[in-house]
Amino acid sequence: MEDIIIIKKGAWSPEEDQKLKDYVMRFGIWNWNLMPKFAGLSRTGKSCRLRWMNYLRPDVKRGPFSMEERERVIKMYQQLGNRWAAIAGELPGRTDNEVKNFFHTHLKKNLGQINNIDAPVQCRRVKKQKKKAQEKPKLFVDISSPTMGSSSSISSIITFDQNEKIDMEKTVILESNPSLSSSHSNIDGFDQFVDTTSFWLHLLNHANREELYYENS
DNA sequence: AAGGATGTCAACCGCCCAAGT
DNA sequence: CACTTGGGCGGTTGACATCCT
Repeated sequence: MEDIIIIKKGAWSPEEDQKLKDYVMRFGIWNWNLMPKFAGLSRTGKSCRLRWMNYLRPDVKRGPFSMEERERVIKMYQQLGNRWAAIAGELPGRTDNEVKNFFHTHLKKNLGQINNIDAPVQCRRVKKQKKKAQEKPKLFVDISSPTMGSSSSISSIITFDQNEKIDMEKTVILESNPSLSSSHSNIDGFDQFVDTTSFWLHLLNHANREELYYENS
C-alpha cells in the first residue's frame, strides 16, 4: 500500500522556511523532487525550489529597486523582451519573479492599459480595465522591438528631462531607437513623439507619474 | 466608518528544454 | 531515436494591505 502524502500549498510558515534553509545549508541542493521528504516538508519539489530561489537564498536582495536597477530593467526589457530570467541575471540579487512583478506593477500598469502592449491579464481587475479600454486613449505607446521597425516618417522626436511635463493630449511614444521607429501615420490626432527609454525613465523619476496615470483614466 | 477598488507580491500552474537512459 | 525526468521559465492567480468614495 502506498503512502498517502499530503502536499501543502500556500504561504510558507517560518518553520517551513527554517527547515528548508537548514537542509540546503547542510546538504546542498541535489534533487528538488526528493528533497522535501528528507527535509521533512510537505511541499512539492517545485515549491521548495521556488521558495529557495526567490526568498531564502542568502544572496537574494530585498527591498525596493534602486534607480539604477529600474533603468537597467527598462533597458534590458527593450533589448530582451519578457525574458525575465535573463533580465534578472543582469541585476545581482534580484530574481526573475521580482523583476517580473516590478515590471508589471511599476511600469506596465501605467502604460499597458492604454495600449495593446499585450493581451489583457485575466484577473479580477479585468472588469474595470475593460471599462477603461472603451475610452479613447490620449496616449499611444509602442514598445515593439527596435528590430521590428520599418521606415520612419516621424515629424518630430523629442526627449525630455526629469522636470519637464508631457503634453498628454497629443503624444505618441515610439520605440527606443528613433532611427528605426515605425510609421504611425494611421494614428490620427497625435503630433509629438517620444522615445520609450526616455519616457519610462521620466515616468519613474518624476513625480508626475500619478498625474500621468490619472490623466488617462 | 464601511465596503469596494486597487496595488503589491508570493506562490502556483503549465509548458518547454536539456540531459540521462 | 524515443521516452522520462528534473529544472527553469513566463503567465497567472490569490491573499492581504492600502486607498478611495
